[in-house]
Formats: sequence, structure tokens, C-alpha cells
Amino acid sequence: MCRKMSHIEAASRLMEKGIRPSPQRIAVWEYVRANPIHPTAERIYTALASDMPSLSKTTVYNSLKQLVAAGFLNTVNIEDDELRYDGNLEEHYHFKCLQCGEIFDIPAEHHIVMTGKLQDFKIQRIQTNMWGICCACNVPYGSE
Amino acid sequence: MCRKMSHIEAASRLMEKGIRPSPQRIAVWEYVRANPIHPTAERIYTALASDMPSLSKTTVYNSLKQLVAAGFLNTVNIEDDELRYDGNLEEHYHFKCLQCGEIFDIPAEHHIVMTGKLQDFKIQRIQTNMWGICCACNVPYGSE
DNA sequence: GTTCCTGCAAAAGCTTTGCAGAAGA
DNA sequence: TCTTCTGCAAAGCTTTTGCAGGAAC
Repeated sequence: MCRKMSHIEAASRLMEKGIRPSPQRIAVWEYVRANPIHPTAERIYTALASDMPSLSKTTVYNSLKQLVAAGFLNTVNIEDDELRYDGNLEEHYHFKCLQCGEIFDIPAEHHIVMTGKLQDFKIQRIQTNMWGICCACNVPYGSE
Repeated sequence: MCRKMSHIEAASRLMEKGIRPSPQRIAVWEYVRANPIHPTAERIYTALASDMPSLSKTTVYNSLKQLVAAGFLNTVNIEDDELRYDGNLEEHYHFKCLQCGEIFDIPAEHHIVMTGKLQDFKIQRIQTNMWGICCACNVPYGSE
């Protein structure tokens, strides 16, 4: 899914965008990349705070905002009440199981056909979210 | 887009779902249906409060939640920091222009191909959001 | 030395909850 | 009468802002 990236490479990619590669920013980015669970800011903060006791939530929010603006992370708007983050930049869908709550990455296998109204639109980003029952929860009665 | 609906029809459709057709709930539903601008709860409240001075935001939130649960409205998760509502239940995409900020409804012209991982998933809802520059803002220099 | 960054505290904004009174069945 | 609903006030949460100290260049 996400190619592994060294601290040094992460730092240089941040610098290319004019972002100072602070340990906090690198930690946030690497956490989101290494944990494809579409974490919230809160979750990222909690996970990193044990190794970085001085880390503040403000810094997590600041870092996320910059990483999204720089195109290194995407936001995932699949929940009505919280924002999630995704380090997987390849085109893919999100599927949220309404039973177990897990959010799955689904490889994209179609493209929007740009006809009619869309012909004069310049599309820069597409996000497709799906809700339903995942294969693990969608087990017919009696078959397990 | 949305077929016109009388108060009486709205009331009976609410009752079918066991929801008491209070004037507030009908007003919220009709406002969202009649104003395909994907309004936020705040906007709905402000718009209705002039005609219904006693209306409270709590009631708007309660009504929206029930109308979404009953399948009469959908949430639109195209903004990172606010939830919007949509009374158009036909399959369509949303396109947000990053320049003028407007959100357009785009008729759906494709279907997700359910292959691979998705074969055992039960999809109940799909939402596709796009961001970019709309046709009005996407005017080449010198042509206007 | 100047700019940028972090982190604390406080503020802001959106949404939910508790509850009392009103409306409807 | 009993249940449901409304609306006020307060609380809860997430996110942003102000600012002082510190780090990087």
C-alpha cells in the first residue's frame, strides 16, 4: 500500500515543500503512513504522546493541516462527526462497515466518465465513500 | 431534481415511519428539499427562524437526525469542518469548486464495479465527492 | 538576529444532553 | 393519562487562536 520511507527521505520531501522537518511533523506523517486505520487527530496524538511526552495536540493539528496542504496526506470524510486522515495517496475507495465499524481501503477499479455537465469542470480530487456490511460481518446465518 | 411534495404528503410519509409530523420537522425537511444548496444545520435554522421565531437549534438537529435515519435526507461529507444535508435522494455526485466554493450536483453516470475485495461486501450507500474548479471559474484568460 | 515552530491555556464553534413544560394520541 | 416533542440552558468535544519560550537557520 504505502511504500516504506526513511526518516531522511521524509525530511527531504518536507524540505522540498518548504516545511521544516521537525521530529513532531515527521512522527505524525509516519504514524499515519504506517497505520492505515484512517486515524483521527485524537488517535494520532494519543499514539505518539507515549513516545513524545511533550507533544501537544496543537502540534498534531498543525502538522496534519500542513501535511494535507502539501499533498502528503488526505482527509477522509466518511464519518459525520469526525475527520480522519489517510497516508495512502493511491486512488482508492473507502468502505465503512456499519456493523463492526471498520474502514476498509478498496482499490479503485473505475473512472468517472466526464460527460455532460462535468466536461468543463477541472477535477482535482475525487473521494468515494461506501457504507454497508463488510465480508466478515456479512456471514449468512448458520454458516459459521 | 426533487419532486414537489405537499405538506400532507410529507406528513403521511413521516407517519409511515412512525415519526410525528410536527410543523418543525416538516419545515426542516421541506427547506432542505426546496433549497438544493446542501445547507448546514446552522443555515437551516437561520432560514427557518424568521418564520418560526420559537424554533430552536436543538429541534433542527433532532429533526435532521431523524430525517437522515428515516432515509428522507442524506448527509454530505464534502467539507472537513461542517456537515451538510441533501434532500436529493437520486444517485449523484457532489462537486465542490475550490474557487467559488459552490457545491454542484452531478448526475451519476457510472456504477462501481463490484469485483475482488468488494464481492462479499454488501454496499448500502455510496457517496462520491469531487473537488476542483467549476465551469464558471474555469475560464481561460482573455476569453471573458 | 530573525524566522519558524512548539506547546500551554483559553477561546470558539458545533453538536448533544438534561430537563421542564407543552402538544398530541 | 401517557407518550412524544419542543426549546432553553448547560455541557461536551473537536479544533483554532494567542502568546511566550525555544529551536533552527
